[in-house]
Amino acid sequence: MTDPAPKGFEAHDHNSCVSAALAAADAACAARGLQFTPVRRRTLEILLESHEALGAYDVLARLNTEGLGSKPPVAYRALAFLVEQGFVHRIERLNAFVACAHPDQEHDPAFMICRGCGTVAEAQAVQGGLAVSAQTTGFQIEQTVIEAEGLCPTCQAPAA
Amino acid sequence: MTDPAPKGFEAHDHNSCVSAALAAADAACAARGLQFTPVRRRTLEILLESHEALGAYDVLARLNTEGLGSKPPVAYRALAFLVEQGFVHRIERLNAFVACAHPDQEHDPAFMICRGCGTVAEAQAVQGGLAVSAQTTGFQIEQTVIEAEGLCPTCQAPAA
DNA sequence: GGTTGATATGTTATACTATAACACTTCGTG
DNA sequence: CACGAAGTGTTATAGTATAACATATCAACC
Repeated sequence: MTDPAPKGFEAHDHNSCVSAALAAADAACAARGLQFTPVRRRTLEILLESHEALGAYDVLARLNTEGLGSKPPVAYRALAFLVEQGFVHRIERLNAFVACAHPDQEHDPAFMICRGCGTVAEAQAVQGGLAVSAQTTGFQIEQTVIEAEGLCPTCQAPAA
Repeated sequence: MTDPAPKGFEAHDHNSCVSAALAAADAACAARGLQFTPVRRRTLEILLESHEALGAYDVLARLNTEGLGSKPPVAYRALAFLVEQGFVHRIERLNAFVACAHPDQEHDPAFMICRGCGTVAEAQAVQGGLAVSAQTTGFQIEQTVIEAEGLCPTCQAPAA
C-alpha cells in the first residue's frame, strides 16, 4: 500500500481504519449467520484501501489479478452482498461503490463527491427537503440517495 | 393520449400542463438564443406526456417511429440539451429522464420515485444533511442529487 | 454413509446505457 | 459566396449490469 488516502477529506490512520472495518464486517456476518467469504472479504478490502469510489469492473480487475474471479457476476454479487449488509454504499452518480465509513451504525448515508480528486466523503443524511414533501404528499420513503458533487478543500486551492 | 398521468401524485390538467411546459421551453430558448429544434421539442413532449421517467432508449424508440432519429446519439444529445437548459432532469437511480415540473424557476430538484407505479414526483430540495456537512468540512457543493424511493399514496393501498 | 437442500462461485451469453469520432447539412455573417 | 457555428445522421465501440445455467461446498437429516 502507498500513502494513506484521505477519509472524509482529512488524513487518518488508514491501516487501523481498514482493519477495524473488516473486523466489524466479520463480526456482523457472524452475528447474522452469513458467510464472509474470501471474495466478499477481499472486495470490501479493495474498497477500503482507497476512499475513492471504484467501478464494479475496477474491483473485478483487482480480484482477477489475485485469482478470485474474472467474470462480472463475481464482482457484482460480492458488491450486492456488501451493499445489502451495509458495509458498502453505491454512488449512483458515478455508477460506483465505496466502503461505508460507519458500518457499525444504522444510517441514511449522504455523500460529497469531489470532481477534482474523485474522493468520496460520507456524511450523515438529514432528509432535508424530502421529509417535508413526502409527508405532505403521503409518499412513504424507503430509501434515499443523497449525493453532492463539487470540490473538496484541497481541490479548491488550484482554482483560486 | 389516454388518461392524464398523475403529476406529483395527484390528478391535474395534463393537456395544459404539457402545453405550458412547451411554451415555457420555447420562450426560454428564444430568450437564450438557442434553437428549440423538432427533435428537442418532440423529446421534451414525449417526457411530458407521462410523468414517469423514461430511459434514453425509450425516448429514442418513440422518436424513431416518427422519423426523428434512430441512433442513440440523437436521443442523448437532445436529452443533454434539455437537461442543460433545465427542462428535463436526470434520475440517477433509474438512469432515466423526467420532464421538469417547474421549468420557470431556478431550483435544486429532489425526487420521490414510486417503486410501485414508476411515477416520479418532483419536490423542492432543501439541502438537508449536506449543507451542514459541507460547511464543516469546507466542501464546495456544485450540484446535488436527491432522490427517494418508496411508495406513493396510491400504491400503498394494495399492500395494506 | 448417503441424500437433500441451501448457499456460494464459475461461466456463457446477452442486455442495457452511453459516448467518441467523423460526415453532412443548414444557416447566419462578413 | 466563403466561412464558421450549430445541429443532425451514422458507424463503431466503450462501459455497466444481469439472466441463466453449471459446479462446488457444506450442514442437517435420515
